Amino acid sequence: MSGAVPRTAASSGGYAKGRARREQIVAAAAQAYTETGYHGASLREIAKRAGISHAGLLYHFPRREALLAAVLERRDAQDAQRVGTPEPSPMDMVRHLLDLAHHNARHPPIVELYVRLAAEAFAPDHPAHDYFTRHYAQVRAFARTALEELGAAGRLREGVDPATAAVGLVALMDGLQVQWLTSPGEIDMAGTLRFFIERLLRAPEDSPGPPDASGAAPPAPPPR
Amino acid sequence: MSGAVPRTAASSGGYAKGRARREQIVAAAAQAYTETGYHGASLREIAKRAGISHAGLLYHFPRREALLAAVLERRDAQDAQRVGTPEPSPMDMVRHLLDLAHHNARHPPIVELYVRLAAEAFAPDHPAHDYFTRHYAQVRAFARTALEELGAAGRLREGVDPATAAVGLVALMDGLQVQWLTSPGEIDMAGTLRFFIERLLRAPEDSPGPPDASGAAPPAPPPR
DNA sequence: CCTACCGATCGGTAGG
DNA sequence: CCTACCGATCGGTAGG
Repeated sequence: MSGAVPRTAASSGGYAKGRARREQIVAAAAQAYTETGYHGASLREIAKRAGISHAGLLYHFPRREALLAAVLERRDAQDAQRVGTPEPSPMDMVRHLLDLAHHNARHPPIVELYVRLAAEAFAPDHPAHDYFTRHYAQVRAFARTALEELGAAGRLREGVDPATAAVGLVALMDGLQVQWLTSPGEIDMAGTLRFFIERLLRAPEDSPGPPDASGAAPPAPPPR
Repeated sequence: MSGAVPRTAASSGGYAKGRARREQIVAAAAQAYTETGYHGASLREIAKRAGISHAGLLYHFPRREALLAAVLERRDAQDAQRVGTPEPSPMDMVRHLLDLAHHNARHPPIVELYVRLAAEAFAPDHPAHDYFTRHYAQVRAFARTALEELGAAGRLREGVDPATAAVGLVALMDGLQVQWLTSPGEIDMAGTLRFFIERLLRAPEDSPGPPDASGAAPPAPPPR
């Protein structure tokens, strides 16, 4: 939660300026974390990118960890902006996942930040540990629910367990990102994801063709 | 004569001692990288764990990067030790993968080191970048060849492309490791992997049951 | 392999 | 928001 009384950006005096400055700093931090990780990025380096002294940065974010928290909050906010419909139909989940893969493939910095922080944050004392624990639980639950609904609609192949498949789809996405970042030219994230999704789904009963998991539709996917 | 003639470890003068010291240092470095990543681990911290001064460490490994290289070499050597048969049968690959998942689940530090370094090393200027580029290419090629042989034996389900499935299996393994490290109690790495492998395989033609992807056999898997 | 040291950089604070 | 500073720590070198 930010300010108590709502203000428009234009009318607020020093506040809008402060907000803009904070945004500059957080963007610079995200960039730096992407390149050298949370541990590798110094406050001075981040401050320089934001055009401020490192002590000035600490005026806005009193400790190093507060800055990381702000970067993660910003990430969620950006994701929330992309997640369109709050109650997507089950098949939308498939499109969401594929759309997310396409979107990520066009935005390497987002993927780089995510991969780096996720790999640092398994350590229980990492300041982003709780964030990623929650994040994974949420994403798994989202995928599982969608798969359960697909199962209820008779759209899952025989033997597909929604909970297990959900864990696997999330893992697949994460692992594809690492390989893709390491060898960008050789990995087709969306294509590989689509292939595995097709292994899980069966065509609707009244339709003879293969399951429809081909398109990337307008509404946006869940956080990754 | 001192150096030229082969000696047993017990009788050798400075050389065995040097080797033992280097091993101590490399083990300490692997531990430190696991906990704080390559960027986060200082030579002084590593040296302290090895019971030596940091200048003494630099006597054995003249630069920081040389130590990382040694850690990666050691990893490969340990893996090579576990990879038993040099020409496994195609179905062995499946067992190898599952065995690897079981093995990893019993050795978190190995997984932690791997996940951390892989996520750092996508940056082209990271000293482990070339190592992981090669590593992924090797593992993908290994999986792809095995899947192609399974396909030739009629053991793949309809529509399964070996190259795509290979990328996916590697990604699945990597992604499972991250989720498992973050939430150890909630993720069954081997079970999830087995589930997805079953989506790719079909039972042998003369056997009516499900494909056999259940056991973890003695011979060991490829590097992960 | 050590002590002793180098210049650089770190996160954070004092005091405006 | 800045300058100026703190003690700690960094990778690496000199010189034995």
